[in-house]
Amino acid sequence: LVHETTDGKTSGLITETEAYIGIDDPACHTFQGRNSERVRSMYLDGGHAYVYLIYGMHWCFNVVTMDQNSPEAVLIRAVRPLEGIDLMFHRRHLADTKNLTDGPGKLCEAFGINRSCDGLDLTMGQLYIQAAPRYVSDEEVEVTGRIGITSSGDAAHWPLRFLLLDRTSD
DNA sequence: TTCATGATTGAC
DNA sequence: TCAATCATGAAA
Repeated sequence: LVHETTDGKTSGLITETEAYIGIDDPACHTFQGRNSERVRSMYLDGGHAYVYLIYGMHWCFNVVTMDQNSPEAVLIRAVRPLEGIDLMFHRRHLADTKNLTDGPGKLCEAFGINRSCDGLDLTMGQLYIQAAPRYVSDEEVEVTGRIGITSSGDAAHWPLRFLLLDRTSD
């Protein structure tokens, strides 16, 4: 994940994601075809950003994945900081290298992602995602239920959270 | 128009 | 364990 702003460039390796699979997913904002102002960008083609405010104070960054008829997205839940770490510290008001980008709200603050990024085309601009630095096998990815889903029945246990297992290398 | 709540975080 | 804080969605 890369974000280039006037303040500088921040980048990081995406290490945790969750899938939200559209109108049949009770935990998805577009469940049953809901189409409010908030989810407008989820109805864009794949490759656009869906950024929304949660709990009145934290931004969450998603990548829209399908097409205008299938409002689905992937939530970026955590990254491993690579470039612009000083800038991340500054934005997060932290001095400690811990907890910099290990949460969906935290990484948005560290990367300067907010409402102005909602609906952006990730394929041609200052906010984009590059290919992984190397191939990642299935054995390196842990799959679990999604975090923080409390009012969507068994959808909380659907295997839609993906974590890159820790490695001391890269 | 009113009201409860959430794809979270950080402080006790 | 609990408050911060506001757009959304459902109820009225």
